[in-house]
Amino acid sequence: MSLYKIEINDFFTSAFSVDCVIFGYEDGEIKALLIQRGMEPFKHFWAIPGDLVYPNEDLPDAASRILHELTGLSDVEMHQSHTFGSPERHPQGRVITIAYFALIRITDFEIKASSWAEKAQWVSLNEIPALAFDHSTILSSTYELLKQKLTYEPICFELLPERFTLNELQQLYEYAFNTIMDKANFRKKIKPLHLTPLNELQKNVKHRPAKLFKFDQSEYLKSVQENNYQFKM
Amino acid sequence: MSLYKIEINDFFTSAFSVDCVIFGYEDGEIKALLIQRGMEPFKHFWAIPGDLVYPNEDLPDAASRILHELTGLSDVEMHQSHTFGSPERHPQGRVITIAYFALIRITDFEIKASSWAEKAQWVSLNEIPALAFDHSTILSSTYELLKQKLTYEPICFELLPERFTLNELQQLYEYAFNTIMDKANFRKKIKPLHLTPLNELQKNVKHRPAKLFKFDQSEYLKSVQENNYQFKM
DNA sequence: TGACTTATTGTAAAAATTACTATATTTAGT
DNA sequence: ACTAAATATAGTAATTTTTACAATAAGTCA
Repeated sequence: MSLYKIEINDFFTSAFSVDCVIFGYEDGEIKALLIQRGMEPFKHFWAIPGDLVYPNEDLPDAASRILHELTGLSDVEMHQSHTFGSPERHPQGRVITIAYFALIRITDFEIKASSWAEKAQWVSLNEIPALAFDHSTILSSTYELLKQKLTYEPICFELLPERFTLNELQQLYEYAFNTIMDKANFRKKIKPLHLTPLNELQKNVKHRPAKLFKFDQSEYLKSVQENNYQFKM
Repeated sequence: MSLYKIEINDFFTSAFSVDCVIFGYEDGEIKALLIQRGMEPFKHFWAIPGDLVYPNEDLPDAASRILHELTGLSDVEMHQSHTFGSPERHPQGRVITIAYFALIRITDFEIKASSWAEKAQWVSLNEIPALAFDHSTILSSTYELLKQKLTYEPICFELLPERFTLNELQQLYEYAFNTIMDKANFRKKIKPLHLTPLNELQKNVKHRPAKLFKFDQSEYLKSVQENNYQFKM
């Protein structure tokens, strides 16, 4: 990989990276997995995990690689966000970065150490510190994109546990759209998703437990096909 | 700019380009401005206009430059589309391309010759030939994005002549969404846009001429602010 | 068991959308 | 100048969707 070395040494001229915004949902809040950089530039700054793209690596593969290094997760769908390419965005040269985002279940894995990260940590979107490079912009515009997608694609289930209550689902939307919704009307709205009710109830709550549901992706895709259905929140 | 030369000569390793999908509207059809390539690779193939990005050039500026070279137009808003970076997409090396699109009024300018284009021509989206590189994919996914944007942003006016009839506006939507709409109901739907009626009628039609309207962008933005209004087609 | 809390279901009012009708205005032909 | 044809424009009623609110059911905890 000597050609690759040329790109990152002192006289590199241009390179491209991917930055991977990893969203999770915990304690009623959407969070992003941030890392603390272990090297210059912006050493010790918090940042979105990212890396240069290998010479023969496809872009979504690079994003998946970063996710895998931090979380051990594979086979997670990567959504392309925007591309950022201002000539001044990287102090050491011209680096264009393609942002991706992934939605994952926080409880499904352990955060791993990584070569380029001193630390990695979930941070609530309300508490994001100053970030390295233009990562604040990348994060906020990617979150806007996520919110947009939530309105016309049922991707919220990638954030929730596999089995969830209808209230948990509603609370996720309420958080993202910063609104409160009527419980009864919300349930009417998600009727067409045909959520599968399970023979199982919520545990450890000090009131009547709610029924658990799961989302059947293949069932959903079938109804999209057959009924020419378009999800809309 | 010797560093730039290195990138495009025989042993270049990676580079980035922008491809600029230029949409226009004519004879009731949306068209794309395509060029016929004047050099290898894919010499003589039809393609989306594009070019490598200069070392100190921002991405939207590169897209604007391409638009300007072909049309002479400046100050046209550039919308970022997706980024395409498969390692195999360019036969001579690794070239990642960021797609942009612009909406313009076909009648507003003359197509100019250009250094990298033998020919340039408007092509109806129904009649797109095989294109160079992965440009067929770029064009179709960018058109999907345009259609998406048409549903929640009033950008159709960038395609129509400055003064237009309500029927022309409706026909543009009908074409893009491949539906037919009720004339009376369509007019109710666009009421919140506060289109400005002009003291001027359609010319050269052999029936009662329709009134011409124009779209007042600043008026629209004001009502977005004040009434927390969200356009929705 | 009974008080309490939340889940779940139902119903009526309000708003938005849709389908359809009626009228007005201009062109073109006699 | 008058009439027929074509289309612009406006209005109205039926339908559907959304919203607000109320009622009932089913668990927990003391």
